[in-house]
Amino acid sequence: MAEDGTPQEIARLLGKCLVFRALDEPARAELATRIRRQSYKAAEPIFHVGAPGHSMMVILQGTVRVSLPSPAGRTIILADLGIGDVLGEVTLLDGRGRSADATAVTNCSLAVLDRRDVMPFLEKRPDVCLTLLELMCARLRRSDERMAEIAFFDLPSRLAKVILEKIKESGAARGKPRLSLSQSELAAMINGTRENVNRCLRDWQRRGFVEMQDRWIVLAREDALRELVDHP
Amino acid sequence: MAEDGTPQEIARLLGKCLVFRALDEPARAELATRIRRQSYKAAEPIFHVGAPGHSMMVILQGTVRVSLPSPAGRTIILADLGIGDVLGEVTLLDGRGRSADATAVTNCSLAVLDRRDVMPFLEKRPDVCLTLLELMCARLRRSDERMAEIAFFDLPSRLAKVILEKIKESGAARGKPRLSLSQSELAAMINGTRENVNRCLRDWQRRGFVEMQDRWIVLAREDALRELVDHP
DNA sequence: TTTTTGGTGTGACGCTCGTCACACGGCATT
DNA sequence: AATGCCGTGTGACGAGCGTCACACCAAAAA
Repeated sequence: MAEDGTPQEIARLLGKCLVFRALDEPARAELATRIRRQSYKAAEPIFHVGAPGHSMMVILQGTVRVSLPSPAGRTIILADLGIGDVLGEVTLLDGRGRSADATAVTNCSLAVLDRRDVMPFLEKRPDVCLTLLELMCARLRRSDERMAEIAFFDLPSRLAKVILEKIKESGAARGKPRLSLSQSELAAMINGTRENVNRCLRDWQRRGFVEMQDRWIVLAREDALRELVDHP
Repeated sequence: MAEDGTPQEIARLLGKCLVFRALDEPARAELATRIRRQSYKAAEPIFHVGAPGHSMMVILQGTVRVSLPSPAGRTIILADLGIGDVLGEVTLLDGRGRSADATAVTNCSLAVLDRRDVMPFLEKRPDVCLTLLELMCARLRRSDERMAEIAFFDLPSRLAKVILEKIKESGAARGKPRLSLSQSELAAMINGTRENVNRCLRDWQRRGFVEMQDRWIVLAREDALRELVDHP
């Protein structure tokens, strides 16, 4: 963890953030003076579930993984967030403990906003409140959707879904669609075990749905995976 | 479904609602003129998941069940809402389809607020926005929590938890703590089957944790159920 | 080089839980 | 009285998936 960054630089970067993009120049500048910038090394924890916190962050550089640990020592990966994404907003808004773990996947640079600075700002800016409300809606829909997946679908369907999603969001279609995630990571995203993810993938390989080479999963028959997602 | 209610009456009832309680008298009166009141009979659907919608509701009278159907025909009960509770706020705020089903459990009376009336109001009232943001935070935390339960805990733990919750929220402690919900309803709340809920309850009965008489579940050893919740 | 570490690939085993089938009792409808 | 319709109670069976145990390989560390 480290601090750096000038207000001017931060104001510019806030423009990349969905939540603050709508602000006019002076408002961004005002906010920027209240911001401190923090850096995290890859694999460094940013906060832990339950921890008290009074701040939210905007990702200026890098990738942050949001996850939830189980009492039994397993972990669900809730989301991987990138540049311009916001995290920690729930705790900032309701003042209760962190609702999940956040960890730096790569080296990261975050803009940190404190509750005592943001709340007065929000009270003057209903437009920003509405943007935040939209963000919260999106979060809630995603959360409900994930719950429905875990509750209603079997492991292969969930795996197919997450693979299609991750390929879509990561790769513009230069070359064949492919994905590089460890089987353990995939397992943690779909609430399954590494072993079963492996068995499922090899099964698909035998059936020609995917190819696996050099730790890349290459999508050979997107239609087959989509079929698995829609149809039980 | 039916309509009735005068603005004065509605303004008074809005005072019972967490979200609008903070408003001053004139603001509530203004809002009340924009509200229409609708009634639903027991078991009548209020809206269905995916349906377009531009309104949110405040429950003035009765109980509303929010649930999510699976493609395979099963159903998860997400929440039972009572007087003063708000529903449909996600769709009002982001303008997308309903994120769940809502059904009247008892005869209900709802105050319906339309997007085109509420949004201008919110733009002038950041304090109401902030209250809504708090509501959304609570919703999001609940949603994440439910997901964690389904993902991390086995059926008996989930059942114990929901029984303890429902007893707590329904019954002030006059007499022994008890609960009257059908086993099918319990099953739908914890994403399990009616059969396994039955087996679990009878097992607890044999062990003296609960008694079951005349379709009431009587809690005999709260400590034992708490143990099940905390410890896998 | 040897060791360690982390990802991968597989088999065996067993538990949980969903599914199906069927029985019983109460209550409302006819 | 006869007929549904719930809600409840149970047994048998099997699929899905978690767990454990182990082998293989490559890259990093020693």
